[in-house]
Amino acid sequence: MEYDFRKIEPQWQKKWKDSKAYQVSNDSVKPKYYVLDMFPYPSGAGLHVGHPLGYIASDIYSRYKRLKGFNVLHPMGFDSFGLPAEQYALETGQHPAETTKKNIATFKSQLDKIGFCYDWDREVQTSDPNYYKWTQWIFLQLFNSYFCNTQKKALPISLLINKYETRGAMPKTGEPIPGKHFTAAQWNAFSKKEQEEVLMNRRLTFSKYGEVNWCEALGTVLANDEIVNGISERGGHPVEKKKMRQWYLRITDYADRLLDGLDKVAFSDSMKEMQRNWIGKSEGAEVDFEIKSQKSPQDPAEKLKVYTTRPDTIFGVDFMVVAPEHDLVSQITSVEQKAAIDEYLAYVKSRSERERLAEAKIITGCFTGAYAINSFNKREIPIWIAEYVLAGYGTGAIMAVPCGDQRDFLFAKHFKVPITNIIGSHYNGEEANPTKDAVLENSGFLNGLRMKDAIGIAIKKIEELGIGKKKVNYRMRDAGFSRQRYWGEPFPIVWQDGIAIPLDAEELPLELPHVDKYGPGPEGEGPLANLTDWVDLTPNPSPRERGTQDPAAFGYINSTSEEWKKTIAFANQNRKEATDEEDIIWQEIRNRKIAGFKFRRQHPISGYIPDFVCLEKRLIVEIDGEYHNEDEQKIFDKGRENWLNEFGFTMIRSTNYAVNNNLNAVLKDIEHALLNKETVSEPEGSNTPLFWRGAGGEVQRETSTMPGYAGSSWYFLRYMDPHNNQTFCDRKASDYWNQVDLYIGGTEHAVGHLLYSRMWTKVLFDLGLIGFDEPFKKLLNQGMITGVSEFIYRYNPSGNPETIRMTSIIPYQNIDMSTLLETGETPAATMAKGLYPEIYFSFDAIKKGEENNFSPIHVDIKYVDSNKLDVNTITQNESKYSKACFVCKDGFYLRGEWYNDKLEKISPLLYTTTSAGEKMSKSKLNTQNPDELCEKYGADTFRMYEMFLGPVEASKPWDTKGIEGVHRFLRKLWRLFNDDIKGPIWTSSAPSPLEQSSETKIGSVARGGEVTDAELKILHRTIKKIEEDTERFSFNTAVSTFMICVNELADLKCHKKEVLEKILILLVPYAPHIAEELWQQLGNEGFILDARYPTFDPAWLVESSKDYPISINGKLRTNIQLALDLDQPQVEEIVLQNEIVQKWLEGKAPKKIIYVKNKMINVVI
RNA sequence: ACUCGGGUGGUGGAAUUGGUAGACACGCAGGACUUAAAAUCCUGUUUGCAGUAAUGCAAGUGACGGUUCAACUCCGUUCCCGAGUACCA
Repeated sequence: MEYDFRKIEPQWQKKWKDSKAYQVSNDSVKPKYYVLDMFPYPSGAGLHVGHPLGYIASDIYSRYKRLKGFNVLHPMGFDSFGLPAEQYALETGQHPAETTKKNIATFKSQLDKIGFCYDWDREVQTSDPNYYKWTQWIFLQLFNSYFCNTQKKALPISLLINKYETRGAMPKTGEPIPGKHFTAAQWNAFSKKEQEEVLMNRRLTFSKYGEVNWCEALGTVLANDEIVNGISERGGHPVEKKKMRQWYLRITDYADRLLDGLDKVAFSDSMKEMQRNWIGKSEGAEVDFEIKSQKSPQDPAEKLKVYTTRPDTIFGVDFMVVAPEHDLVSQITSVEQKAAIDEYLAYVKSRSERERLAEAKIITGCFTGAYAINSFNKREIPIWIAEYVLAGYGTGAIMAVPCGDQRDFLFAKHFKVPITNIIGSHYNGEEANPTKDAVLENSGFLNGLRMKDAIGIAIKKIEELGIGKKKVNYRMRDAGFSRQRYWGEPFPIVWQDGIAIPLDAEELPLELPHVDKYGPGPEGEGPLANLTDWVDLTPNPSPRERGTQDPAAFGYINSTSEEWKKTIAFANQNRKEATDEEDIIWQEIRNRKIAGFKFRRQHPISGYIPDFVCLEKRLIVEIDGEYHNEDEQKIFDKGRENWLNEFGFTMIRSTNYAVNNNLNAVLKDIEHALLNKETVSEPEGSNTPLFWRGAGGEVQRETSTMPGYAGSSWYFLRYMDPHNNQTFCDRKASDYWNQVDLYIGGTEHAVGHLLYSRMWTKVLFDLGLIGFDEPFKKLLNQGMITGVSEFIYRYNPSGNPETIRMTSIIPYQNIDMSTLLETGETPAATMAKGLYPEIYFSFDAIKKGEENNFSPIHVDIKYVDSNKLDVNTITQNESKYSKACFVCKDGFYLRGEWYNDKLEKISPLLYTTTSAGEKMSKSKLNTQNPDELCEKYGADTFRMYEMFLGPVEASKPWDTKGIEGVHRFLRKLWRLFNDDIKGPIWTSSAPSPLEQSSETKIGSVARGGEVTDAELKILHRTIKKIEEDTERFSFNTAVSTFMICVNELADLKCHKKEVLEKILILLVPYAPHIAEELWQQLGNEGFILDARYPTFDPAWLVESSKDYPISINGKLRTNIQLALDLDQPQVEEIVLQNEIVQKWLEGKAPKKIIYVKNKMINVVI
């Protein structure tokens, strides 16, 4: 019988599914074990071969733990909010909800084919309202909490309010600082808004202004990922910094606890180190320097506050460096330097933070013309601005000590600032020396002190002089928590008069409304800002309540008029008092629920505020109360309707009675009316008097959405209790499952996701909602599977347009380029003609030295064959390239590889060329799909092959070359059970077992007979090794152990059930399908999934002797078989008698003989 | 630039605590079986030198240096590659 995995695998997958073999209960007598994968973002490219690496590892471990008798929770879900779906929507118009749904279906079917043991009943999707309801809910818990600095934990903000109301916020010692401290009386006298501003400074999620990457041309905020070489990847437009109101997560309050918590978890040292460095706790001092007045000596001095970890070097300060964004810059810049500073500021604005730090070789800066005064020696110190100082860290200003800090040193050398040496011979004038061991010189009262000791003394002095204080600083910043995007959780927040008001828990989930356009809002806000009726919650009054009965009053009104303000004021009141019936209708027609048409609620049309209006159909729906039956009102209604008809509006009137008694009929009427009217394009612009867009109401929703990490910060809790609609996770469930015992995922999440989820866990713990404050007990980092990326090189018109010409290049495009391009013309000129929005150069058409005029852009690997881009196909298939010009050389568009003189590959562009490989990811367009391999070799082969590739933790390039070997192994295993094979193995020395034995075939499986010692030795050695390897996640060596075992058993022609059955159980975690099938063939009942893991008998592993390697002077010369119970003198005697040893001794006596029992023997001559 | 990883045959990798470098596979070469193919099996395969051969000697874990009886493993310097660097997830 053949190993027919195509038949076996689906069959067992179905049996597992039908019998719910992987369903996990929250109630079991077995000990619990929680194995978790970092859930995937369901990208449009589907599962790639990098995903399963970790998933297979966790699946192996879960199955292993199950065989060992644990109740194992091993769930899977989807991190389904995120930018790529939105980008795709922008390009294709497909709604993210739809593409996401489709992608998840693809992912699930791909995962199922690999045979994972997930309990799909526990699946979570972050974009599911039933899930993000609780993300929003947790956000509100954060919003309504603050970090108590005495108890070092989160507490409800109501406690803080209570404290302010009764005791105020006064300093323990010293004078209160206005704006920071206040008494209870002062607090109570604050306006609501002032109070809220104070509270906002303590809330764990809070709002303030922050910088974003702004692309004017696209009118939108960009992720760093969307920026290449300082310009937007999409379109190549300039990007600059812009301040916008943002939400933040106050993770800095948890910095110390996040550091301390690392001692309690089993993460790799490198992972802990990365987190520690990210948090970047440092101790130092904040020091104020007076700024020398440029007006008169009497002028009250401004102060420049710097943060330094080395206050001991304060006498070595030769200049100050202030971040270009620093508030003081404009104030202190001298008249003479203003022009230079402005120019420098413009330059900095175009630079990304990463570029500013990365390109430290390029030293830039600008003198402000101002001087600070060193209080210790009254020296005047020039103040510079430079991009290497970031506004976000410390105080955004540093004191530069060039003899002790290399960056300061280079800066001083570059700008020829004289350097003061305070460390004597430790400074050589060639480079800075950051030592703490030098004895200080030229340092006033610190002279003669070792720097280490001087730090504390300097701080003390600084504090005595009142010019600064000791300060703990963190490199970590509060995490930005809002995105100007659509596809994320909406904030459960409304703004009223600049105050953020949280929704009530009962109002959750605040569902993400449907949009048609994914472009940014008018001010660069997220797409939600365009949904004026969703955003604007300002209540509208009805005409009647407004008090006017005169239809003639409804003419055009001006947007800035008092009349308009009055309309809004009435609207405010009206919406608050919406009738129940209006609410019923609204629930039925909102979010385009009727035939996809958009209704607005009480949207002003000039001075008239209808109950509901669909602008594109000019259809108004009024739900009338009793008073519409009055004669006077009837006349008024009629007059108004006539007026509206003039503007093309139709009106449907219904009644409260109809809504309550025959809602469907009312809705049918509305639908009918909608479908029978022509669409009118909606007037644009805010000064159209008749229709009112963005009504400018006073109560507005937050239009940003939460970032990707919001949903992933707590998903591990939801798996424990996924269907609960009373709470995010029942305390009983979280107490049972407790921490994740094993968490598997990539190092790329080392500082983002892992820190955020650790913080959320701590907050939930502080608030008593869960019983543990670290989410992940053990973390295993899976290595990246790298793919080979391909690039095309886009000409950047903001580069130097004069140097590059189209000469000697044969242009290539799907249209006849030769007629359109003139040789000798610059690409800029070609673009200026408007023929092509973008020009891409073949790599060999780019001259050396001109690389900076090009940006490498990832291109899908499917369009690149060996090193040539298929220009025809890409321009046909990808709309974004349909109009692009591909400049080729000699008729081909080539990818690039440049070599230096030594023929080593060099990367002239910012990114590597193509050969090195990068993390496999959708955004890099370099993914490889597992389906084909599963189809060709089966899931078991695929699983074992991915494990066989190398250690789970190592990153490795993807390559399918070795898969044959793994597949061969499984077939060989199969043949141990099924002997109907022909071939020389059975015929050469021994007859085939079939001929040899007259026993009946049990499904042609496993005959009896005495189990030999050799077979038992193999079996027990294998059990031991597989168990050890699985325990330490060394799955690649486990696979090779299986191979060795099967090879050896095949050599012994062992077909004995007693041996093979145990091997099968060992194999379950690795190759569950074949194990299940052979288990059944052996005549066993039930799944092998729940078999008992075999134990090994050490008796079979004991050896009595060893073939010792004998080294002479550390070099291996021979081997000697020795009994293990010999002592050193006995061993020495035997060794010295050995012929080869004697040859090397050449008659001399050995100096020393080293004998390491069971290891080796080394003879030193 | 900074933080954290990594670098071993033609390839993926093994060597678990400083103790026989190259397990197990892929590939390649040769062979067996076969009309042939597939499948299967056997032999060889780090490099250089010597030898018909068995084998022996030398070199060898990115490079250079150090510690040690002994270093892929520890230390120092350096080169290269990957991940992350705060709006990709």
